[in-house]
Amino acid sequence: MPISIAIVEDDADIADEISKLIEETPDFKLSCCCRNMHSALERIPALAPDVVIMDINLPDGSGIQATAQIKRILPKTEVMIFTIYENTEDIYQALEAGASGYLLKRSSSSTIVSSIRNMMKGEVPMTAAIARKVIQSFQRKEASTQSNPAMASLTPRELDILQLLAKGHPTKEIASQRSISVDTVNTHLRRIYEKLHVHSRAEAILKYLDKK
Amino acid sequence: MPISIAIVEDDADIADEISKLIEETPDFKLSCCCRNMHSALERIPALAPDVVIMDINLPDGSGIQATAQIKRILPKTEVMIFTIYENTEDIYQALEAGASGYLLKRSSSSTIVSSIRNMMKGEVPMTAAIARKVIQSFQRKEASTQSNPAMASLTPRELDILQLLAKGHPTKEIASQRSISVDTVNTHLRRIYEKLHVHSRAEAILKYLDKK
DNA sequence: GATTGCGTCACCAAATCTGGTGAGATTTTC
DNA sequence: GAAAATCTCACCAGATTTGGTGACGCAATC
Repeated sequence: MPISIAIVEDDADIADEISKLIEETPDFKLSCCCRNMHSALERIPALAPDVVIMDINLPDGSGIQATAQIKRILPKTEVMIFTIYENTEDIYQALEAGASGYLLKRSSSSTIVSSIRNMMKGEVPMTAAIARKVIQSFQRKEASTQSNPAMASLTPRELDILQLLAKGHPTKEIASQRSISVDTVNTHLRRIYEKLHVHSRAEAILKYLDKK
Repeated sequence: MPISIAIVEDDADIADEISKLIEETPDFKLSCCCRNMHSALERIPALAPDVVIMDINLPDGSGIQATAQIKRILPKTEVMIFTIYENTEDIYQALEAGASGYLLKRSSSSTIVSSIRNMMKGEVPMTAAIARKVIQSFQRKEASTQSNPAMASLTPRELDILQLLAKGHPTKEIASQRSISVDTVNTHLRRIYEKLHVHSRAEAILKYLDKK
């Protein structure tokens, strides 16, 4: 069975180019070609293509919004973002919306074809440069966990324990992960509760997640 | 000022190799060379090197734990994970722990040197293959945040109890707020855990907060 | 009219958590 | 060098949570 592909792209030249590429590839099949978000959301859900090639800058909205909508209705459909700029925030949001690939428009035909095939295999095709950008932004998000006011009174170790707590680990597991005794973990927990003015694990976790 | 670099690596051959590489590079300076996690956590905080090259498989613990500890004490120190395998879960955890790079041991000398320099510039050096893997796991995490399949199976009452749970209330309080017995609340909790595939209050709360 | 799902309650055992006391070893700070 | 902070561990008692079994009434569904 051929891979059915829909295109959402407002630029007629680029849309034609991709259309031709799809028609020329033996096991690819063009499902439909939309010029804006509105018609994409109207036609694609009924067609349920395997793949959607999605432009970000559409005349009547963002391809990221469209991606989120389509993925909600068709979770199995893979969306490949296809754009000119490698804007970090866009990439991040696109992945969050459920996109499975992020290609630049200057990519070669063979890259596009192989990326679609790889995407169907469960990979997340993108250039190394884009991948690095995403990781950087991911990295920064994690790093921002650093500072917060109420948590300031906690010692490094206590914060460490609290973070494990906030992942849902039971005491026993925290102890083994940090190679310390259960008693020690409990001591830390008691002090954490005291400092955060809470009386249970759940409250401590909620307080921690709040201040993030 | 030269870039001071500490090595944490249990394999003597590899440690020597990297040591030599650092000493041969003009603006690099070897800060210290630790053979296990314990000595790393003992010596590195005092030395405050610019960069730590960290092995994951240490005889007395994980380099990821060590990374988290070091980053907590020395937030400005950049940690480069240096390992044989490109295990997705390890990579993910390493980045979460605050690592800024992930290199394979089979990398060339010039790659290692340039990666360290790039890392000092704020980049997150890693091979394209590793980057893709991380994004895939990121993608899967995000994708699961989409809709709430598990939550849908909860009855209205169960969801109600779960929401109170997620505010940090203890069982007793939930019972009195809803004018039902503690036993009933516990029954609901048991069913909630079963449906959400969790085994503790904390996990249930986290799952609930995630899917929001 | 039987089945099924839901909400309620009870009893019970084992595991876990909360909270208290005390205390040795280190490191940091003054 | 003394004092304070941190991390570690132990022991203990009571509260809470987890998980299992069983059961009753009610409503909706079939």
